[in-house]
Amino acid sequence: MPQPVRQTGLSAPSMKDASTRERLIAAAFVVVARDGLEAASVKSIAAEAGVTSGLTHYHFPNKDALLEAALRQALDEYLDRVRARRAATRQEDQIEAFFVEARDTATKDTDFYRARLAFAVRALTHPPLAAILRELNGVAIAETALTFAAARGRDVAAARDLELAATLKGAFDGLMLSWLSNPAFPVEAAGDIMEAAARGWLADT
Amino acid sequence: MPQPVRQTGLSAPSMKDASTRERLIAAAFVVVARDGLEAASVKSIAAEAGVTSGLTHYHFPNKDALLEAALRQALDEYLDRVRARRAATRQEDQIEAFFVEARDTATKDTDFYRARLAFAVRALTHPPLAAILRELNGVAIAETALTFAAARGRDVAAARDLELAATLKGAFDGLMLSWLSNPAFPVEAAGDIMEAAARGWLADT
Amino acid sequence: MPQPVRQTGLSAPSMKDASTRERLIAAAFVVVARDGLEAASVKSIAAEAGVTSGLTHYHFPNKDALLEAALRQALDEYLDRVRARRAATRQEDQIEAFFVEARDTATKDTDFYRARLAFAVRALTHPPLAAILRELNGVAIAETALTFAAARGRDVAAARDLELAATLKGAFDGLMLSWLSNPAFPVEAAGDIMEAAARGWLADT
Amino acid sequence: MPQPVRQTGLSAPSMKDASTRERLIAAAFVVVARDGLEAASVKSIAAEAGVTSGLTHYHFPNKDALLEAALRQALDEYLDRVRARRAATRQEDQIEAFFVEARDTATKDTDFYRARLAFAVRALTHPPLAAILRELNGVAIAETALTFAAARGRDVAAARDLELAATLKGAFDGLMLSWLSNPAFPVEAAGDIMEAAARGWLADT
DNA sequence: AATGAATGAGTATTCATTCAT
DNA sequence: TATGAATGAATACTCATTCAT
Repeated sequence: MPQPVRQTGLSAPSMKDASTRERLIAAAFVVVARDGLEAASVKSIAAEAGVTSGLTHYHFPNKDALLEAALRQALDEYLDRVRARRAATRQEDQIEAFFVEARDTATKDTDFYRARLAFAVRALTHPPLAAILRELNGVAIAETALTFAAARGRDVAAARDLELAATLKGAFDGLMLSWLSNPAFPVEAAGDIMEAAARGWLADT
Repeated sequence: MPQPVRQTGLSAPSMKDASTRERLIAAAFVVVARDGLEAASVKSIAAEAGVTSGLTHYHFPNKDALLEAALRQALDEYLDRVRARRAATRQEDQIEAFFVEARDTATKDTDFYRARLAFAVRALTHPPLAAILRELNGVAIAETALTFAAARGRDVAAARDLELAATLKGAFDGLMLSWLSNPAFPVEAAGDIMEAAARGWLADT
Repeated sequence: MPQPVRQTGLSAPSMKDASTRERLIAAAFVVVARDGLEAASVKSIAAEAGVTSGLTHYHFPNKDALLEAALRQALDEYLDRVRARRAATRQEDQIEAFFVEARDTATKDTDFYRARLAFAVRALTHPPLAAILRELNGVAIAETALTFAAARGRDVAAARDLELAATLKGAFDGLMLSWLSNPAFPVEAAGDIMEAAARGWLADT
Repeated sequence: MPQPVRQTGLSAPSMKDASTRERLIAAAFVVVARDGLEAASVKSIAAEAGVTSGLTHYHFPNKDALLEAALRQALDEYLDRVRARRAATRQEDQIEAFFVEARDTATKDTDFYRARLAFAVRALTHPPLAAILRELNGVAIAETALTFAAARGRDVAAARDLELAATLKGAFDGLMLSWLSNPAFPVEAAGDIMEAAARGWLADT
């Protein structure tokens, strides 16, 4: 797969046998995360996937459908991780585990945030993307809220839990944006501040 | 200024006598805030300013220079507001005033956030914009940190103050992004959570 | 057969067992008649025939060959009808029968005209199609000329008969074009005018 | 104007100073007449006009608008000729003059027919073109009908006159299609047949 | 025979930029 | 200063054709 410029992990062996459709979705995500949505042309995505651009339109009706598929898949995978973490954690450790994972994701999966931020900002002027984000973010927030409910000894989420989950998700996005823009951003302190805020809010029942 | 569709504050009388250069800068901001950076073509900005697109290149060497000027100006104006507020507030009311203004800006100046988010995300893949943002955000954070220092009875900002200022600025961006994307977002609770976090962090010295 | 939108007589039971080659030919005719030659892509024809587009190139060397086959078949079938009608009609009723059939075909087989007009116009810039049309139209005109010869009590066609046959065929095409374009076109009167013209020309020997 | 392949009369001196918009319209007509609508790409039209294809979209919102302008202009010019001829002819010579002009146009302005036929057939599946044709053909037929009314000593057109005008226009299109497709077509006889038909219809009042 | 995947050339359109006036 | 015309490269998308299975 002799690719021109700046390619990443898609030609790695593990991707070799993935279906073309899946490789296109993965390539779209990679290009958006690495170069931004404005650089995510059909041509550049196809090049990243190692196929010709015409093929993109064989697998997807149009570019938007491809990008939406990429967004959906990224959010789905994120949701799976959130669920898996919660299921694997004892009730009394939920908050602890949540923040450990948050810090972990923030530092290890920056691509996820880069792509999500790009999509989220475009969604401000692109209703179809907004609908997808609203839907999947809603599910993710509801899921996270269960974490906080568990921390308070409940197994259904109250308004208070949902508010905290939504706030943390929103705030994390902004903090990631600041940090990705500026490596000097005090991530550690930001994490501490947010964690204290969460604990305070939960204690304050 | 939540504008409906395709409208302009720029052909309003007060703008009529602004220099063309200034009108182009203002138009660029309006278009970016309203329609997003991907819709901010030279043609659409010039149309918003009520001039022909060719003229843009008389006043600015290229499109990027125009957009950078628009970003600079928006951030400068924001910084002025922050400074003015702080100067007009007694020391013991600084925190109170800060959050009042934050909530106020969030609800009344959504255009500022829409445009800033668009620029911030593009900056992730566009170094010149990133440099501008880093520079001006740095100043704004330093300024805000003085607010927190004042609240702790100091008149120079400590690391603690800067960390809080940076964190709040970052978090606010993310919360605005969530709210702008989804009107059902719990802004009130988010504001309370952040305010409590700030007070806790400052108290915890 | 004025069909609504996107429908097919091809997946009807009677067609199910036709050979694929024949179904492709019939589908090509249907698509050309219904949507025009510019919409007759290999993909749309194959879809109409209920097969995949790749298969088209197994049965035909290329798209042009398929369209030519469709044109040939439509003209052949038309010629058969003309012959059958003439054979079934007594000598003194030939003219009467000719016009009855003409009006009948015009109103009942508009698809035939829609497709033929499309092919005829394309033939103006596409020599292979022009050759097919010239050949088969020549035969049809010669056949029709025999009708007029019969009406004059001869059994070989004279120049006069051929001229009338050619003129009527040409004029009918144009009248159909006008009528298909504009339902308000005075078909009745046009039929009367042409019939009178034919009778006059034949009488005027 | 160094043009590549197959160019015709547009680079002639008389066109040199025509506005670009007019040259594009003329070029569109030329390409449609010469190569057919399917060959009338924006690129080929622009090349015929001696400009780059991007410029086409400066002068016309899209390709259809250019083609429609070309059709409108050709029909307008034709209508002007019809009117001028009628105005310049004494009442008792109207029919004579009509057929003289018809034969003349047929032999000298074949481009007009080639283009009109192409547009008319496309109009069968393209409603916007159909609307234009219906409108302008209606006017031309009404105008021609006045010729026949005059020949009958009236100065308003009766249904009879309109029917004849519509029929002749339709029939002429078809005869031209036959002749353009096949140089062996008996134009002379066809003209005689149609002329006799017209005179018969008018006499038969 | 038939499918589904893949290619590469072609299409209309947009856009930043240049330039003569 | 300002306009309108013009360019050329880029974009998303279509399509006839090929080919392995």
